[in-house]
Amino acid sequence: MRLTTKGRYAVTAVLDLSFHQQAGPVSLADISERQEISLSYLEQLFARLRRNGIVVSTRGPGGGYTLSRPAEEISIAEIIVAVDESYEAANCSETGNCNGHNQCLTHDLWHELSQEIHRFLNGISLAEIHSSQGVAEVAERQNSRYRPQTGIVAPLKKMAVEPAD
Amino acid sequence: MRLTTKGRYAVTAVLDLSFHQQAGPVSLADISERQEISLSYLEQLFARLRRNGIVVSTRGPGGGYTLSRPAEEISIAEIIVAVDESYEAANCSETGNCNGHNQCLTHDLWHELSQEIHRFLNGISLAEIHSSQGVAEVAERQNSRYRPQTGIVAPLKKMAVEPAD
DNA sequence: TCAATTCCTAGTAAAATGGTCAAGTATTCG
DNA sequence: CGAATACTTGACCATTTTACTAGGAATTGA
Repeated sequence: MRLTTKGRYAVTAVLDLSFHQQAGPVSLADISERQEISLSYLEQLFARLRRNGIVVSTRGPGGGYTLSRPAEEISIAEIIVAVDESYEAANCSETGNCNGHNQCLTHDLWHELSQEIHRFLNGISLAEIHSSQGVAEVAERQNSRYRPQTGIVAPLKKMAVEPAD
Repeated sequence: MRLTTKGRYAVTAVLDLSFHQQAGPVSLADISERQEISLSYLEQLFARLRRNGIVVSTRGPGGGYTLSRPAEEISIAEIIVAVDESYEAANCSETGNCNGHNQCLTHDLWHELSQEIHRFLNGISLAEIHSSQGVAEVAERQNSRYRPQTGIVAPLKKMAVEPAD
């Protein structure tokens, strides 16, 4: 599992979608304007999100995208993985310099780590972020074009992790 | 916090170092050969690792690198951050498209997430990986040039995370 | 039919990644 | 001292990824 800006864009966009879909499908043009992500980039991202069953599309006028499931059932991990595609098996074990002999000290480590992070992000649903205090404030700001208060945000609640001491 | 192959390379290299330093400083040439990472790329990585106080260098014949501290006190997060450098503040809040008005829905989310992952990786020390069953096996294989068993590895112990349900 | 919208393909500039090359500087063994 | 070893620095490069542009096709509501 990689963590890059691409996944971040995707999460932003889907989160925006989850905030606005109650009034029907949300067009990418709207998301593009609100989040300042280029339309065509959104098209790329949403093509993958659609192929991965995270969103469904409605064509024609008034069309757009809708979450395929309730926000409670969509995790951050899912979104990031959908948008990244490839890579998972590409780095080791099959291709590359690690196929069959003494290589790749951290192969297993990385795999475990990757899974752990995946598990972590899988435990956070869109709905949880949606209901997070700070995000809601920002979202409202984006609706009503207010000036921001510089206040910092309440941390997400469900994200507590027991650090190994 | 980003997770890319660069950080992975760095962790691999430092882990290799931790396995071999008891006989004195380890040269990058050795690590390069064992881990099949190009010498010059290692030089880049170790320059940053040194600047960040993770390793110390010894010059002259028989020189090389050594961990600056016991492996118990070096976390995976530290290594990855050292090698990544930049980025932390670069994406939002100061530069970019998010400076002062209604932008960046996931800014706070990402920050929290990032910190959470950081906290997680910070809870895993080199020493823990060192003593992890599977990694030790692979390391031994790399020393003695055995053929690998395809067996999968015991998961790291301290990495348990309470998934938000 | 018309316009809104998704869908698809192709291309592309800029950045990041992963790595090479070359010319150093320090250190220390002999 | 001299040479070998090893780190240091900086320029450079190929490839991939990122983020975006352009253009058009398909679909559908009004």
